[in-house]
Amino acid sequence: MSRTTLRDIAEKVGVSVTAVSRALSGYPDISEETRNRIFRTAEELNYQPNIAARTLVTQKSGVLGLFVLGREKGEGFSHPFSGQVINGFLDGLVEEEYDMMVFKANRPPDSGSLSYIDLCKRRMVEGAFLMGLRTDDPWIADLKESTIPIVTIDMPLAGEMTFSVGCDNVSAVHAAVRHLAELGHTRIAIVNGYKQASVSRERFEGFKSALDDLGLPFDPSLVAEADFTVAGGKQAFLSMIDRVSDMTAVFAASDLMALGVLEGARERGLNVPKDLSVVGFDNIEMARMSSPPLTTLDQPRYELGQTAAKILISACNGETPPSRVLLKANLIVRGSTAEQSKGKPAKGVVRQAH
Amino acid sequence: MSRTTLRDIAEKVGVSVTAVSRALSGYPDISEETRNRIFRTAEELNYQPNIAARTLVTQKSGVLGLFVLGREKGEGFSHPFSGQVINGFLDGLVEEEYDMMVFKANRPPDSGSLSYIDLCKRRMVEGAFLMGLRTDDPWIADLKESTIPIVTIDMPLAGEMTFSVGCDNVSAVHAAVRHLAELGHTRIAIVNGYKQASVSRERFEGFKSALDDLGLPFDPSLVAEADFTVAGGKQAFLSMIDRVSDMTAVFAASDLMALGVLEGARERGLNVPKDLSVVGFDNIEMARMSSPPLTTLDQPRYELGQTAAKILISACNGETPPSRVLLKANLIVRGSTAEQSKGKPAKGVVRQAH
DNA sequence: TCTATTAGGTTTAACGTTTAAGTAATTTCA
DNA sequence: TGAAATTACTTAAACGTTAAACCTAATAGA
Repeated sequence: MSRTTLRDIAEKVGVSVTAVSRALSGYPDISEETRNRIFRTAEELNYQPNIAARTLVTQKSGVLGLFVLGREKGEGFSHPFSGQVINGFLDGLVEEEYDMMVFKANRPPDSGSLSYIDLCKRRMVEGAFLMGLRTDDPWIADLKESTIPIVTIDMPLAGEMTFSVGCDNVSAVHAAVRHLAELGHTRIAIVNGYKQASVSRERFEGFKSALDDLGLPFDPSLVAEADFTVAGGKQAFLSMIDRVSDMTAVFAASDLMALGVLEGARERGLNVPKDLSVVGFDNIEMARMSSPPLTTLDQPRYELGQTAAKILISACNGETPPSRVLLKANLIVRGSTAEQSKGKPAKGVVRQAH
Repeated sequence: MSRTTLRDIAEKVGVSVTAVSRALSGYPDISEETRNRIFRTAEELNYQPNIAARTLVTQKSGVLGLFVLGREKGEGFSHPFSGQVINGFLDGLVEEEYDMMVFKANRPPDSGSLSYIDLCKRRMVEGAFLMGLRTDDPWIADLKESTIPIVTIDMPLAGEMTFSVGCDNVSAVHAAVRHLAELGHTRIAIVNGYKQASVSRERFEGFKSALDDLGLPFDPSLVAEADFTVAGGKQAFLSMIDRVSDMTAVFAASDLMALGVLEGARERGLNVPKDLSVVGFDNIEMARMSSPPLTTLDQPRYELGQTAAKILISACNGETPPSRVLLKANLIVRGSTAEQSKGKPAKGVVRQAH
């Protein structure tokens, strides 16, 4: 009734356990004939190796860990960004001898709960994949000293065994701002994400350098900060538009925040894109379906995940992959951006709405 | 340099390995004093048990498997439904001694690739969680004869060790149709999902029985079928509205399809909800943000996942949980449904659009 | 013909844990 | 006071693999 083991096969074929092990592992020192008999009975008894036993002796588990960060219960996997990245990561594991284990991140560091490193140790996890933007996670500091490779999305950790993949945020935002400038906009605002995310710094840098390159002045009152969510984006936009009403375009550092800007604009009676152009970042599914559909920067999420898998596996195998890989985010122009209407200052429109 | 083991602790404290094991496991036959010394040195050496070794001897891995079905690469984790369910499932594992391993489903059943059962066997997976609607997955048939418990979302399998959680689709759709009827609609169409999904059968049953109960006639030409996607929903709606133009309301069996209906309606010049009321199913994030925001049936995704975890764990522990659990899906009324405008037949509007 | 090599295995040990079966010293209680 | 029970351990075995070391018979090379 219990599972078949190497021993069962060995007894049935009439050889030693080692012979069976070596035959199944493809070592050449087993004769053609015995090998065949071994394979046949293995098939017959539907043998599946016990990976726990193998792990114990080889000290390699074939397990990669996935940690999904985020502060709220709901945030982790349900973020519109995560799914495709994970799909890509998993597909990057196909053909490889690795499986993926998901760990509950976000657990408070109270007594009793384990650090990410400790969780990995127990299961002999060979490498970890970290998603989520919070650089202030209490367990993250440890990771820099990890002895197993760790790859993150959008969160460079500067450790010996840490790697990161992400998009070239600077040049992506640069393209977005250039797009707006080419449409005639000069008063361009930014709704950025929170500072704890390294992408926020990069996107801001892209924003400023683009203004510089395009010869546009930088106005600090056109900078707002939010938490990457719809509600946050809306709030940030509203308090900004109420202070300075002559802006004609907004770059939001995430599509969710851009959708919030859209909501806010509607509330203030501003027509997008006639009165206000809006550009997002991410190209989540929703971006296609908003009205107007969102002009945004497409993050190649699937490829990000796939690249992460490749890097992690290569690092697990003792190779030394690049510590940072940047993919290109492409501008997708949709309906939320348009030429700035020359004669009519947006100011007037806003007043009208009040 | 290598990891600390029970042996290291035993040597340092001066007792046997067994004593250390029993002390750490909380057995009462170790004296208070030795126990304390053991705990202290365990802490000191930062001991983490080797779960592979434990698994080998106890024959319990503490691993639950997650299989995400779907036909396309992109479908699995990125479906707007999956994220919250997985979050709920993971949170259902907190406080339990289980971890979750994700397996690549969707692999072709060619020679060389393993069945779900075999994948579980190798890793000594104790129970599996299956998501995704395809009852025609080539490996699913095997699952009915599984000896480890399997819990599915929305896919009853009728096996000895299979369990399923889902929503009470029949009564949910019933509520949706009643809502439309109360708004004065009598020509109500349904855009259902594909037949391979058991939810499609149930939702259709709810649809028909509601018409019955409300004294409305059932018209087969008001029934269309699609693949749960936006594009599919739009296509199905368009070909239906072009055949029979006097419908005033549509129930779509998923929000994605409902969004497709919205697109289709816009294309035909129909105003939602003035000319056409639309109800979806799922309450995905996008549903709040479409214009108009979608009236829909809220599936408690997080709770579905949590319930699945509870059932699976209880089955793993030898208990006998109910083989089917149905949660309630609540109607969320938003802007996509309205009173049917009496005098003006929708027909006229459609003509006008052409 | 004798030694060295090779082919095709076998034996033994090890991985780190748990559990069953002892055992020696102390305590209980009749 | 002496047998029985209890306390606080230890020893030995097992889980299912892999890997290193060893063995034997046949073959090759000189």
